[in-house]
Amino acid sequence: MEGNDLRKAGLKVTLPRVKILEILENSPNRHLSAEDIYRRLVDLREDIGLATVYRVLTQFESAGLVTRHHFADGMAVFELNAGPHHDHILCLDCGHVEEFVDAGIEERQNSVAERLGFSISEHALVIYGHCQRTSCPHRGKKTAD
Amino acid sequence: MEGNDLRKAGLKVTLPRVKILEILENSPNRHLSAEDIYRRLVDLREDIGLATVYRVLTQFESAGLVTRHHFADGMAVFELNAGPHHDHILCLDCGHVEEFVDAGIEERQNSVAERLGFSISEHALVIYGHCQRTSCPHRGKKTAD
DNA sequence: ATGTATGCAAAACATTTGCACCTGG
DNA sequence: CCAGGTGCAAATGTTTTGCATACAT
Repeated sequence: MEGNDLRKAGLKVTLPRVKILEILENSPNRHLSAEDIYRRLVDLREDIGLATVYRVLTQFESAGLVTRHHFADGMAVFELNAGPHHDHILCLDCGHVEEFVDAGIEERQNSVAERLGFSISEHALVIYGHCQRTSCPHRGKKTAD
Repeated sequence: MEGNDLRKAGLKVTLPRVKILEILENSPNRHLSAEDIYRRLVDLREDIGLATVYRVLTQFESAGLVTRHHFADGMAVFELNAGPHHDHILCLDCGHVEEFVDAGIEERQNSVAERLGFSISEHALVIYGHCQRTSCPHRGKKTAD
């Protein structure tokens, strides 16, 4: 029951919030744009406006339930906060996103920040490349241009 | 003479392109938005439209003259391609941006990509934090909220 | 001269906001 | 019941595009 997560986050349990949380939880794709979520709601015959999707996602972000990412395509994507921090690597051909953590990278970021006199608040690392999955359209090509 | 750089990049040498390149070269701030550049042009009494600024910047990007970055604020910023690759660390209080390269981070990104079966095309690493510069408004605060 | 580049205005696009109405606790 | 949440439409801010004109080669 998602109501609990919402209540714990200090948010009133309303139908739009529950539905949107469900979608985030059940989607095979962990990174969804507001439009993605809105379209799924329309499919589900839920009468929830796009503006509400944006509002709810922003509230979820403030509440720490989701993280907002800005990948290269310009549109923001939202990801449910499960587990701690991780970075992303995504395929420019098929859009597939994988998550990873590398302790060494994290560590060196701290050194860099310290050396330059910054206290780190957060960071965003996205690697763009080409994956080898069989479902990927450009699979096998050396280096797509 | 910037005309040469333009010609080498395969672009016709036109006044807007020359002016915009000059601005990118002479700005103390290496990271400029289209608006920033447009405002500078207006200040210089150059009759160049904002649309042209966008068009020229996009052409510069394709030609490899500049790199487009998407920092957290949403608006794209453009940076002249001098020197090779580097990452960015920026102050959430004053907007100050510093560049850095860390061989270890680069190296580990390659390992990560290899482990996950990706060939890297490019990557974007931005660290957000708080700087210690005297000109920074939040200077001295522990961890701004 | 000729094809490309430009200026302007309008369109496109993602996101936010105002406001009257509805809903959850 | 009442504060807060929501739907819709309109506003916003950034970037793109259509088209007639101007310019570089």
